[in-house]
Amino acid sequence: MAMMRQSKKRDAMLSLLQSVTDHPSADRIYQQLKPRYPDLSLGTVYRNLGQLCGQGLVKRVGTVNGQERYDGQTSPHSHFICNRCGSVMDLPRLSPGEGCVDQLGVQYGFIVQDCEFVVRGLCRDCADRKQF
Amino acid sequence: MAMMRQSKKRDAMLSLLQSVTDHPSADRIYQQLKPRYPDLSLGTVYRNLGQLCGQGLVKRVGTVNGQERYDGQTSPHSHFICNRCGSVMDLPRLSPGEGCVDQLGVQYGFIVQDCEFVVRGLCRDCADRKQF
DNA sequence: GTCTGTGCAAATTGTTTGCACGCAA
DNA sequence: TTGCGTGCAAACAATTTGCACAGAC
Repeated sequence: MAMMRQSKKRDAMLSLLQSVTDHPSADRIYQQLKPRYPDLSLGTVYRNLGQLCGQGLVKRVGTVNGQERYDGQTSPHSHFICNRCGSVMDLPRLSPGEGCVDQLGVQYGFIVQDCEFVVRGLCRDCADRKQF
Repeated sequence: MAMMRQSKKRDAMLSLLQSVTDHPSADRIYQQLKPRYPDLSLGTVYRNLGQLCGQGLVKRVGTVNGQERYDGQTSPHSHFICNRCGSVMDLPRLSPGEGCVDQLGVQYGFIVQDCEFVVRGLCRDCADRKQF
């Protein structure tokens, strides 16, 4: 891939993603940066997210309510996703026994590039709000 | 929710999903059943998938290349997703230490409803095909 | 000057929905 | 007879893309 030039808007997207612990969607990133960059467009947000993911600077967390969520923290950790409000929260790294995943590669002939543990349920706020 | 009546097409969808180890998308299910049910429509496939998921008879595996994938096997297990061809394969159950997830509920105030370990990389075929 | 970045709007595509009719109970 | 199930087509919504111009190197 050709070298990536510097861009104010892409830089702003990256630092936003790195400074934040919710895991914003493309549209949310757009909304947050729009005030400071009034001519920002959603297409640019998507294009830059694609590039940042390609560089490994940002990770796709998964689709929540039809929208992909992005994470600027690339060190390995797990996620909790609330089934009710859709919020995504960081969890400490959770993994099955060490070497267990590498063994899968050998056993099935896979090349393992990434793995993640995902927990779903109700976040604290939604749990409080719901009666049982 | 109101009681679900019997329906030939929904039954066929469920047994297809239960008899198959790939994890088909809505469209793939549609394609597979169309020959036997020529008047089947994609809207019906989506509606029935929604109901079957609601009943817990089918599970959403996640979005791969923009399409949700479905699994008719509901006993707990993990998945491998190929980053290249998008195929989804079953893995044995993988989980962090017992009780570890329950502990999260206490620690963060979450109600844990579900959890899954996902591995990504290249499947055997794609690994063979790719040169390094 | 060359080639990447961007705004804008149109196009694409997976999924949902409204409506009238068919069919199960 | 009641009301869920379905085909059909339109509606929706997230994302991608083509094009002409602006900006980085």
